[in-house]
Amino acid sequence: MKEYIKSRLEALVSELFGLNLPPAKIEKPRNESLGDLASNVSFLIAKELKKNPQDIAQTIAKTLCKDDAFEEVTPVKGFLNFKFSEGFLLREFENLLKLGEDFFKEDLGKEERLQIEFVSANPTGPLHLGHGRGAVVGDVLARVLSFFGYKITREYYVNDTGRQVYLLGVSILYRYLQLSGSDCSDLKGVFEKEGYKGEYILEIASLLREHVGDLLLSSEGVLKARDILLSACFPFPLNYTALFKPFKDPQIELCSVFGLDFLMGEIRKDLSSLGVSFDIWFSERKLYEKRDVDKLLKNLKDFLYEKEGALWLRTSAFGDDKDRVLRKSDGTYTYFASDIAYHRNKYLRGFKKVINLWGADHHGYIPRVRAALKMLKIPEDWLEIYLIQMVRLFKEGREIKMSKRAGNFVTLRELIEEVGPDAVRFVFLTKRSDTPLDFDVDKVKEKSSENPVFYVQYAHARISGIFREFKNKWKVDPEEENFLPFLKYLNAEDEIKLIKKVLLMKDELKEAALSREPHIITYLLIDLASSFHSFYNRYRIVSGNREITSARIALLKGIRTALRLGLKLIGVSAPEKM
RNA sequence: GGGCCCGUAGCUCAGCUGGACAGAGCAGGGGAUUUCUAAUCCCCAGGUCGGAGGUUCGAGUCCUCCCGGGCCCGCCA
Repeated sequence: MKEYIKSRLEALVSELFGLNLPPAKIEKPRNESLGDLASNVSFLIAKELKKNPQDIAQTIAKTLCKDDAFEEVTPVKGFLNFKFSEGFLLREFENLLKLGEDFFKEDLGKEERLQIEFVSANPTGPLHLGHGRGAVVGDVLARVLSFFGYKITREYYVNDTGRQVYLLGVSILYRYLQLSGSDCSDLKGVFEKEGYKGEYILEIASLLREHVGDLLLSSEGVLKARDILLSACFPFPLNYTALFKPFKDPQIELCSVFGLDFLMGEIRKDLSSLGVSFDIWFSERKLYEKRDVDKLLKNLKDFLYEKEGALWLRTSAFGDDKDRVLRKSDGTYTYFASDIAYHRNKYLRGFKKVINLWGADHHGYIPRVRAALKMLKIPEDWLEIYLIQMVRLFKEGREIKMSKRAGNFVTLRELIEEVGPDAVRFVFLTKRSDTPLDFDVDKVKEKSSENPVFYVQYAHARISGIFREFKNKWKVDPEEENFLPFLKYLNAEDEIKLIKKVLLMKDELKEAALSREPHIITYLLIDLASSFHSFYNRYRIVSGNREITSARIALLKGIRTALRLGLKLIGVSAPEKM
């Protein structure tokens, strides 16, 4: 719809004034009674022409109102207000019925390869709510962009190396030794200070003990323990354990790899219960094994220097507050080093664009990554970064705090189990992802208008119910019947309004894709559901009049197409009955 | 101290790159059911858009300062 107006304006502005169309806004006017869409073109070209915006608007309107797509084009205080004609709307709606969801499609991506990296939570504990939000936002972004013709790769960066993985091993071994009643004083200091204290560590430790008994009490038993684990049956794959080679601290090391396997299994399980999947699980370890980090340092050699035994990168010359360490004085690399290597790796894989969703606490990290990419001569707009703000959980009016240190989690899994994946997904999309979100568990469990998930799903179920009634009464299958000849009976103001709402969704969905704001879709759905519920209460759909009934069923079919598409894009089910 | 985000109706928030009289939902008040699902709908009430300046034909939207709140500032990841 917007496209249509834009193309008309473009032609007219060059024809009437010999100008190119400036990036004019075409949007809904404040007040519906003014028109369906409005544009501010006249203001934008007024300066250049040294003319009054109202006069310009008038000139444009005079020509445009001859177009039969418009019932009227009115200039008001310089604005151009467009009101579509019924004929145009019905023609478009007919297209929608013929094409189904493809009506809303547009090839924006042209098969362009685009990568979205999201979640990427460290495999040292269960996923929490913030991760879940990132998972949903990333997944929906991927769905929407695929819908608009991009070739999307969904990727999870697995931080499977470094100190945190060592600490995971220490924590598990410590608990294992405790469970065995043996001496664990060597590890106590590290564990108390930096170890992971959540209950899941105990779970892993006792699972280990169950299978390998006392074998891990000494380093001699480690290889045997590994073989026992590999031949045992677990509900998760032993990718890391299979690669285990005993070298330094073999007991800790085995605990680390087994812990990684266990936790990655849990993470995959949680994500899949949310309906989120990945194409690639990218291992940080592999970057080191494939010497990507070493190669990176060669590429960055002009910007490196040594100080106090460490290797520094001169990021401050590219907009960062200060320089950053790549190789610590103990010879190991920082997370930042492998992360740049990872971004370089993505670039070399040929993605046209890369979207990163990070936890909001990473915002200070952005300048140094951007600085490094500049050094590598990677174009600035190649990388898009969006921050996912935290989620606070409320229950019975009180916030439920989570504390990592105390090992108190409100895990994603607990939430999914309590309210179901549909509600979790929907609520995570009710606000822009860069603002904090409060999740009220009680409201989401309510079956009322306070609960937007049910509100939208109910609209879909209601339409399904009406279709059942229609089939029952008129002995006609609404799925098979050709309703196009009946569209002409749709002429009540409320019916036309609904048609417009559905048709305009096309522009809004596109907007959601381009601005990377999937939460727009939930607002669209709520709005459409609300219009439908209102219509339902005012009009009888299945009546004794064949023409009007058929026309309204056709209208509902269009609404259903839009509801289903919206729900599909946000990954929420569209129930036939509730 | 520096950086990022936020402050819109009693509460939770929309308001897109400045545009036409500031919008929803909830809570509050009043109504609608011999129904195609009331998990719904309709009506009412409620705001000096944190404060002060500035830019502009025009500012909730941009700039500066101030007040209030959150997050981040490791040779951690």
